[in-house]
Amino acid sequence: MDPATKLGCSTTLSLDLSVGPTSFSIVDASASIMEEKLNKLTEENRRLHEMLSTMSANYDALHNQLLDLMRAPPSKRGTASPAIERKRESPDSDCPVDDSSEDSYKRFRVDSKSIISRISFRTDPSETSLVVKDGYQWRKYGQKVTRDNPSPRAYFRCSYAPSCPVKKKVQRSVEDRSMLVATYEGEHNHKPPIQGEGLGRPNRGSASSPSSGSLTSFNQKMTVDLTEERKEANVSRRSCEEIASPRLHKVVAEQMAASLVKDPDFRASLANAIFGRDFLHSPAQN
DNA sequence: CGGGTTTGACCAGCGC
DNA sequence: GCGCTGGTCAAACCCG
Ligand SMILES: [Zn+2]
Repeated sequence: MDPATKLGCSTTLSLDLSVGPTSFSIVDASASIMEEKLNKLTEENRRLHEMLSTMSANYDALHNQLLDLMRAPPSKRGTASPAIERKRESPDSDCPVDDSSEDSYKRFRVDSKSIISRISFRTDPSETSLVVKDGYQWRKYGQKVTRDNPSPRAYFRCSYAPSCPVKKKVQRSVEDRSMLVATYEGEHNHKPPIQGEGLGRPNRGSASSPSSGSLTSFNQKMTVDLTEERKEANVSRRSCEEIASPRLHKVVAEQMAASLVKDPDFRASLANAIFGRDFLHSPAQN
């Protein structure tokens, strides 16, 4: 694939050179700009590579955790499996074998309480326990210490009024202090307030701005990806791995989105890359 | 002064 | 009924 890339690059260069003879200075400036862009893109590529490495490590850790959880017998959930908690479950369904297979599922609470997704971030042990900037604005409303985990658990709620009932709990991992486990409940019904909108010119008069639209669609797609998860605890262990793959994909996507949103340089580069050339060419025409 | 964080109090399940 | 524990409330406090 390297030759192909080189070929494409050289083709582009030759194309630019062909335009050269008409006005040399413009080509020179264009080449300089292009080189600068190339440098920026290279830097960005390196950063993305680093992010990918981090995400890969995170994925590996999650996968290990998942395998461990699947191996652990569901009956004992003492200190062996501190990370998982099935959240509230129907209180009587813990021992269905006890009284035959009676139809005592009357109090089967509607399992569509909310979508619960648990993702884990890798952050520094210093700037954690603060508002985790994942693209949304959160308001902390509580903090408790749990018994199994010495580190406290923070309770957050979406800053948007009761219109958005999304909540999340953030707690460090038991042993790895650099891991934050965030449990999201619900789904946002509004656009993420991308704070620090330092983009040079979001849009002027146009119906849709390129950068904003792109980011929005990306986030929405990411949100839609985690539809409703009502997988009960009775899931077979064999199929557990199967359903794990798409979910972990979602995890990776969310982490990538969070990382990208957190990085202001990336937004600047993205904006520059998306309509930077357009900006450069528009005034020339006018 | 408005909004967010802190932090102790309060409450609801749940096991014994 | 009682104590434990997770989840929430809200008053106090902090900060721009
Ligand atoms: Zn929200």
